[in-house]
Amino acid sequence: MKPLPLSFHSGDAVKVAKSLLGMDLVHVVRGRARAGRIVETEAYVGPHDLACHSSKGRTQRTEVMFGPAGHAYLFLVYGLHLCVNVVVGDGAAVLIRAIEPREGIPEGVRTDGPGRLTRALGLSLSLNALPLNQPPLFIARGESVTPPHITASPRIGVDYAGEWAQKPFRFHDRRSSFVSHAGR
DNA sequence: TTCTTGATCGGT
DNA sequence: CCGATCAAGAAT
Repeated sequence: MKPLPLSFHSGDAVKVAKSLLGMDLVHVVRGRARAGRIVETEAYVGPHDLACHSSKGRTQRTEVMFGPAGHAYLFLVYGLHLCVNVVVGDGAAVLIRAIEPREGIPEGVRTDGPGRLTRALGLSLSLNALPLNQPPLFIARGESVTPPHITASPRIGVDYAGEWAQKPFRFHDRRSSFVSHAGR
């Protein structure tokens, strides 16, 4: 399970969002890996994207989104749920919305949904801004040989973003049954 | 300093 | 449909 180089995550957010499908997200806790295959992502394309947090400008929270590609951007929504993103660069990032359990996740624990997968992997806000090319948190090429069948649709929960809410920036592997419920 | 608002989820 | 629950940003 070898981490992808940081350069894998740089470039166009839509492209990175698609290419992350099929990759493994890995969290190492006390020497044990918890991992899942990424099956659903959303692209937040930059400061001009009104659904993107960086559209509020550079703040303490969004600073990491303007940093180098391949770093983690984690934030708390609704005071309850953590979301993980891969920074693409220039204020853009890719939200990971669902994974298929691969290793170290107990049977029956749900991983379909941004808040559920972060809980299943045991992520915390302290992982914010860490590079995703080494433990404790990294992304590796998935072992699956079969490529994902990619379907695009509008992003979820961003109705406030006007016309940006309609853009087909959500991507999922339609072969997977672990895609988040909203909009399957 | 206080006020408002969520890139959600689980239970009615 | 509704309420939980809290960090960050905006307003004061």
